Amino acid sequence: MAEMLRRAPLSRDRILRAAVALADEAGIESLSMRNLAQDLDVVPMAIYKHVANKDELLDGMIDVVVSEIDPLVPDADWKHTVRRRILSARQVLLRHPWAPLAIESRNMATPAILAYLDSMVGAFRAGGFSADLAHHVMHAMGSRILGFSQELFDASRRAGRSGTTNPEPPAALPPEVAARFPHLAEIAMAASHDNESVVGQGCDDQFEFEFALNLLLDGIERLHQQGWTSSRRPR
Amino acid sequence: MAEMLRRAPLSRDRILRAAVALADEAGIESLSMRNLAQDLDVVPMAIYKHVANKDELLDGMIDVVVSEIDPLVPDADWKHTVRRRILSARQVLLRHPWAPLAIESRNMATPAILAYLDSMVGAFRAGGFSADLAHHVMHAMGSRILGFSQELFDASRRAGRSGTTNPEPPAALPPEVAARFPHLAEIAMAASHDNESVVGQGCDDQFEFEFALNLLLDGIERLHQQGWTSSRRPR
DNA sequence: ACCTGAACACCGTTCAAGT
DNA sequence: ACCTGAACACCGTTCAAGT
Repeated sequence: MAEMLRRAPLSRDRILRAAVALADEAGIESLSMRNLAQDLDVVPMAIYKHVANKDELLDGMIDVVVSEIDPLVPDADWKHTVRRRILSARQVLLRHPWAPLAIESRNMATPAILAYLDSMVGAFRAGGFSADLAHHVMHAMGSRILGFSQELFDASRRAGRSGTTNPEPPAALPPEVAARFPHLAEIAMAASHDNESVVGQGCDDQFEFEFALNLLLDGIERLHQQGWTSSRRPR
Repeated sequence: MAEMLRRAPLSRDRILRAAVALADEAGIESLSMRNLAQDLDVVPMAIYKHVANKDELLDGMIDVVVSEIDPLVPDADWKHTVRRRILSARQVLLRHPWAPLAIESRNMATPAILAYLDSMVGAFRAGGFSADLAHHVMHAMGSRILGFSQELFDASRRAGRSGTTNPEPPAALPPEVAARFPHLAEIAMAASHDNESVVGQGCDDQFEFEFALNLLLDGIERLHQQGWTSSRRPR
């Protein structure tokens, strides 16, 4: 009768989904082959039947995350198309805070990421961009094209934070650092003063992300309209 | 007589410099407390007299790297000041390819980084930026303000690569991926066609970095000139 | 042929025994 | 009081012994 309690048979897909869930809930530092096996009610070595090693497991997890990004919906306006996709990617990353670091540390072009990038280049080309400009624009967007926030100190990268705003009330700047770094203290104040009631509630991450994204896309649009070309490069 | 061969006494500074050298030469994945101790001709536990644990060691290494960035030289032109400093930071990171990932994974504001950021905010303020605009501009620059390249797949992040251009001749895109991702293949071509002689030599990383940096700084200058303010934020 | 437990070669860090 | 070897609690992965 013990057989009746047996779990679904192990598969690469079931392993990847369990690994993503484990990283989401407990943090990427808790993702070990042994912990994952325990979550799957399986002996550690059983996992190696389906993934060659931990690096391949991470690549698979990255592909799972990328596959959650909304497909690109073609539109007459390239800016709208690109913007919408990137905001969707950002929403996915908020659900998987470990993903940016995992992607950067793996430093490998998985098929899913290549397909994502390819479709983004396609959106620029469909918008009338030259291959030359599209090339440099893709470099300039960098990891932001996958929805990365690129903040130096990202509270949401720590243990699974879900909201889009930082809830800690005073934590923005401890008084002793505010004294040593007056410019930082000043702009920290500037962040909170226009929000009525709550003081020092921190930044609206969504606003900062869209501010940066608009800055980039507006600049890109200007280059496109000016017919920018890379010929006659410096050096 | 064996005493005559004794190394200089251990100190936090000597440990940090040895750790940076080890990470530079062998990669961050080779930096273990045990390997580091061996490089220092010391028993592993001796290190713990000077740093509390490995995380504190990493923080110290990050501060060493940040301290190598040229000091900010004030100038009438904020754009020139900021641009020059960031290009200097990038040169430092080229010498320490492990640093960006280490900084992102630590996710901690060390005093050296705070001082760096504070001085950058100061440059914007001296250029006439409001605290409000300076705040959002710092967020928009993100890790780029420390010279991060933010490339999704950065060859220089792998084992200590020193040059500023990728030397591998054909490696840009293997033919089987070029077939599946035509847009990527196209822009890869666009990168190499205007360089005479060598085909598919890859991108000029310095050019791509400056292209992105100019895009950002030009956009920021435009907002500044227009007297941008965050009042009446969306939502 | 397949599965799996033990074992190997590492980690970071604690701790107690030695001086 | 200080130093340090052994030990502990982990890793990812190999491998041989079991079925």
